[in-house]
Parts: sequence; structure tokens; C-alpha cells
Amino acid sequence: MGIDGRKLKILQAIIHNYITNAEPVGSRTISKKYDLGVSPATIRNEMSDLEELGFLVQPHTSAGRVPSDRAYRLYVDSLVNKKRIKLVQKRQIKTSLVDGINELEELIQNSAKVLSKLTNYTSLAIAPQLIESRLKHIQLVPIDETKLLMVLVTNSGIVKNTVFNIEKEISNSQLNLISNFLTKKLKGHRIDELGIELKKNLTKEIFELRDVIKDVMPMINKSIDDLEEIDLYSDGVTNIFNFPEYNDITKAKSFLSFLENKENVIDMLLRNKNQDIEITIGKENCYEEIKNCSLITATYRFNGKTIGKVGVIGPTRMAYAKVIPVVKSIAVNLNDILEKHFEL
Amino acid sequence: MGIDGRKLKILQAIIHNYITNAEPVGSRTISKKYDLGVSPATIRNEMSDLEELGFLVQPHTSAGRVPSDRAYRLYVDSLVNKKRIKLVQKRQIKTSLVDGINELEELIQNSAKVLSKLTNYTSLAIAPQLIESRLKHIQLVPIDETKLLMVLVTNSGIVKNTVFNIEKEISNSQLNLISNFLTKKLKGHRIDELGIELKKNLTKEIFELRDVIKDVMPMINKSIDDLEEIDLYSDGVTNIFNFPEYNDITKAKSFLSFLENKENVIDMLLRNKNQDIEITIGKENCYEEIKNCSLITATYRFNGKTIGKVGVIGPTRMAYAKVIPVVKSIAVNLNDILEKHFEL
DNA sequence: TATTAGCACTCTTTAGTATTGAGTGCTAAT
DNA sequence: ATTAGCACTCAATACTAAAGAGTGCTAATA
Repeated sequence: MGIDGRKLKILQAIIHNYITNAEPVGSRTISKKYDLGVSPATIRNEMSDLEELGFLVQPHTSAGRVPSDRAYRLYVDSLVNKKRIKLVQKRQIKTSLVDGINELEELIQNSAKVLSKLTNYTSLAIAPQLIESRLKHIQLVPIDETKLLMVLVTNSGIVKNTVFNIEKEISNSQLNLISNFLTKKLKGHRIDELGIELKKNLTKEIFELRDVIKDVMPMINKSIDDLEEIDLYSDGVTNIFNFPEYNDITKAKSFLSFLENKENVIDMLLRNKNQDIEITIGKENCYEEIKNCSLITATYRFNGKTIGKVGVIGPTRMAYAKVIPVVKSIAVNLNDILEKHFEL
Repeated sequence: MGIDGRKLKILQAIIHNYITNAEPVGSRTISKKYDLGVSPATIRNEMSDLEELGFLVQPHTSAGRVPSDRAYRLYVDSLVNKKRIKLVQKRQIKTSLVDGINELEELIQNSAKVLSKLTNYTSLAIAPQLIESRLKHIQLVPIDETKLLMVLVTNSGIVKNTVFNIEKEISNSQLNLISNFLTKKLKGHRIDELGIELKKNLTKEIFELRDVIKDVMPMINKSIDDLEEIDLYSDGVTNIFNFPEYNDITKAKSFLSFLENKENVIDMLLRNKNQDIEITIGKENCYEEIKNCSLITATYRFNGKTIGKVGVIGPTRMAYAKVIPVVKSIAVNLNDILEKHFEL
């Protein structure tokens, strides 16, 4: 028993109906609302088949049927490359993303905001990771007698501060000298190789500077460790309450607690790195707390390299057809903006 | 009819019982559990009086009684200066606050974490506002041909970055010159007066620098505006689900939505600036969404000036006696840490 | 052979009713 | 002034009946 055209149409109708109404769908409803030209009885037979094939689930004998994760998967796969975004939304995204935004982190945070506004789901975004990007400028700034601020600027326009302690005060002019020296030597190198590079260069340098740099070096290494910390933004977290499947307080709590745990969320977002857009449905998710959720993520890139993710999370009964193009569009726009504004 | 010693004792017993059990308290319960040496009937009479006086409320005729906001107020006022913190907790706070913390913002964020961990309520903290602090160092760092990073370091050790656009490229050495010039001229001035100060000084300076500084000036002003944005941290947001009063999904949603609105939360925290510790009970709160919540906040200071707030929010039925000393202690420790580590 | 009308059957949902029990307020006795 | 006793109130709980949505099967139909 395969899944012929009619079965597919019925399945799609059921999915559509369930996504909009959140209630099990019966044969009569399909027959009346969707013009398939067959009687409820026929649809019933087909539905029975679809259940046997694993695409539908019955909450109980006398209820209608509900799409399974597998049904959503089929539905989504048939959808991914088709849907285009509404022109209005497209324009809206383009203008609202950069509206009043100057810094990269703000841009990402704002992306999350726009995403949740447009979709009415909870949105997530991780800020550019700079581990793969290259150093552009390094500057040491005095804070007080025992504290130094190191500012790193990367080629992707990301700025990172690290404060660290020093043993003896270093004069302003000396700091500038060191800054210039470090910038000259380390510019263009990958952030995660700065430590090695620094060691390599150090041996050849004049004593005067060498002494001071020796003090600073372990700090630079520590600072680089700090860089690996990933910033996570979310928005529209309370949107989850809009969905009847989360009227159950324990479910809502479980979902929100999961989101509160930054590490898990980041891990979830980074699990697959390669696809432009990825959709994880229900049990496909690795974390128990969100096995009744779907996740739609897109990657944004810079110079062809993945540097971050944006996405939307909500019940498996998600408005995929509406959300997918929005997420896609946000990512595309982010790529454009990064290209234009953050490297010339 | 006043509120004599016995009435007070009964009221306290009721409050205590209600705080721990979250259920209306009856006369029999008080008579049995609290050794007041009187019969339930007597207690009933007293309770009736206490209700008339506005300290108790009856959900319905055949239920026990529940403390009113006014009762909590009385209770809290009698409490504030008495309760001492447990030694264990005190030590715990002291060590855990600075554990692995280098930057000021981390410190505040961590304070929120410790606070929610110790109290099991939702904690809030606002990071030091630097509007009142004074400039220590200013440094311009190149990002690319059209972008400049301005780093401000204040006397309270706060670092603030602002990225802005420039029209024509400025050389590295020129940037250092400008940075030095700006630092020299503006050091020690209040952050919110930098703009005026800059204007004053500018007229007297040599032409060469003046030209470039003119370009930079509007940016500095803009950057200063940015400084006024207040960072808010929260932790243990989902703790609210631990309280039966938030089993109602609409109440939980209302609470969480309120917390999602950063501006309102900040406004709430900043409403009273002067007290060391402040407790706002139920309807005393200005925002509708939290009129059944209590808020306990403390101020932390630096050089005698209020620079931030930490606090806890939860149902009016809050474990005041437990929470107040913890909040207090966190603030005291913050003061100490700031004193020690961020200015010598 | 595929479709469909008809109908019995299942199981949740809703409404209605009775019962229970916690707690009060009043009265009369101490 | 205190308290035992008791009638009364009202939410919470349990139980029952009825309604309704939807299915699956059978037999009739095109």
C-alpha cells in the first residue's frame, strides 16, 4: 500500500486543518471543507490507511486524527523549496532589520525580535562566533594601576573586550607601542591561533617590549578562551502561551525551563551546521523537553563561512509554510547586511 | 479597637502559616500549631476583628483567612531590622559572587544567579549606570576605513564600546593622538557632561586636530546617549511555576510577559532610589501585572552613589524573613567587591 | 471494483446532582 | 472574657446521565 495522490491530498488537508485549529480532524470536516469530491466514508477508509502507514494518530477511538511527526516531515519536505515570502513581509524585514542598528550584536538581537514579531513564535539567534574570523586590530587600554582592557577587532567587525590584571603599571605610551606591535604581528591571523602566533614572534623581538609582552601573554590566551563563549538571544518567549498545547502548566514550564538553559539551547542550534535552512520536527529533537516542538533554523554566513544561526521554535503543529520563508528571508538579509556593512 | 499583643501574635501565626502552605488558614490550625493558650473560638473572634481592621481577607465564607497586603506590610516592617542572615549563606554569597568573575557586568549577572539560587524566586539586577561616574580613559580604535570604535573607561571600571561611522579614514597614529588629547581634556569629568566639556575645550586647540575632532564630536555625543541604556539581568524566571498561585496559566503568562518587557522592569526597579532595602507589596506596585507580587530590592553603591539595584520578585506570599537578609547581603557584598576591585 | 449510505459502537465532554468537609458566626454556658 | 456547641455556608469532590463527535463495519450501489 503506497501513498497515492488522493491520500496525499487528504493528508495535506488534515495537516492544514490541524495546524490552524489545533484539534483532531474528522472525515466529515475534510469532506466538507476541502473539495476532494469524495464522501466522508471514502476519506475514512483513506485515513485508516494513513494511520496504518504512520502518518496519522488517533488520540482516542472517537476522536478525529492528528498528524504524526512523520506526516509533518513529509509535508515540510514537499514545501521547503516551493514557498515564497510575501512581498510586504520581505520589504518589512529589509527595512526593520537595520533600523537604528549600529553594532553587530544589536543587529542579531534585532533579528530575533523581528522574527518573533513576524511569526508569533519564540525566536532564537546566536551571535557571530569569531573563532574563525581574523584579527584586524588589537588595542590595550588602561583601566587602573592593576587593570588593563584588551580590545580585539576582527575582520567581521566584531569587537570583544577583555579585562585583565597586570602586576606593574604600564605607561600609556608603552601601551600604545605594545598595541601597535601586537596589531602588526597578529593582524590577519585567525583568532584561535593568536596564542601560537604570538609565541612564534616573541623570541625575535627587542628586550624592552619583550618583558612587558611576556606579562600580557597569558592574559591574551585567557581572553581568547573567553571569545569562544557564544551569545544567545531570544525573543517572544511568552508566545508559547498562545498555543493550546501549552495550556498545561507543566508543559509550559518544561519548555520555558529548557529555554532558560543557555547551553542546551546553543547546542541544539549548532547541531547541524551545513544546511541553509533546517527543520527539526518533534522526536527528531535530541532534548527530551522539546520532543513535541519543531525547530526551524537558518544559517547566516560571512565570507562563505557559517558564523551564526537564527531560528524559531514552537509546537510541532507549526505554521511551517508561513514560518520557513520568513526565517529564510531573515538569514538572507543578514548575509546581505553583513556583506555590505561589516567588510568593504 | 486597636491591635493588641494577642492579635498581633495571631496575625503573625496566620502569616507564617500562609507563607509556608499557600492555603487559607483556619482558627483550629492556629490553635493547634501555635501555642497561644486560647481556644479556636477565641481565635475566631480575634480573626473576625483582624478582618474588620483590614489585615485579613476571606476568599469565601467557609474558607480560612488570608493575609492582606496590609498585613504583610505590618509583618515586613516589624521584620526589616531584625533578621540576620545565616552564617552559611553569608559565606556562600561571599565566595560565590566573585568566583571566576573578571568583568563588572559578569559580576552583576552572577549576583542575579546567586540570588535566585538562594531564594528560589525570580531575581533581577540592573548593571551599574555610568551616567554619574567619571571618565578615566578614552580610546579610539580603527575597525575599518569607515568605522571607528570608541572605548570609554570610567572610574567605576565600567567599559563601554560604541561603534560609529566616519567619513574619511584616520591614521592609527592620528587616532592615538586624538585619544590622548581627549583623555587629557575629558578625564575626571562626568560622563553626561563630556559633550559640553568637549565643546568648551575645542575652540582653543590647534587646527590640525581640531578638524578631525570636529568629525568625531557628534559621534561622541551619540555614544553618550547610548550610555544611558540600562542593562538588565534576570535569573530563575521559571521559578514562578513553583508557586501554586501561578498554576493559573493566564497569571503565569501575565507575570512572564511583564518580565519580558525590559523597560517596565527597569522603571519598576528604579522607582525608589534612596533606601538601602525596599519592599513593595502587592497593590503598592505601580504595574497592573504585578499587583499580586512583592518586590524586594536593594541598592548597591559606589563612592556613596547609587549605581545599581538587585532584587527579587515573587508572589505577595513571599518568604520575606528569608529573602530580605539574602538580598541585603548580596548588596553589601557587591558594595565591598566594587570598593575593593574596581577602584584603588 | 471502488464508493458510499447507514448504523451500531466507543469514548470524551458537559451538565446536573448529591455528598463531604472545612471553617465560620452566633448563642448560651462557664 | 472565654469557650463549647451547633447550625449554616460554600467550595471541592464524586457520581451519573446525556450529548456529541467520530469511527469502523456492512450492505447497497454505480
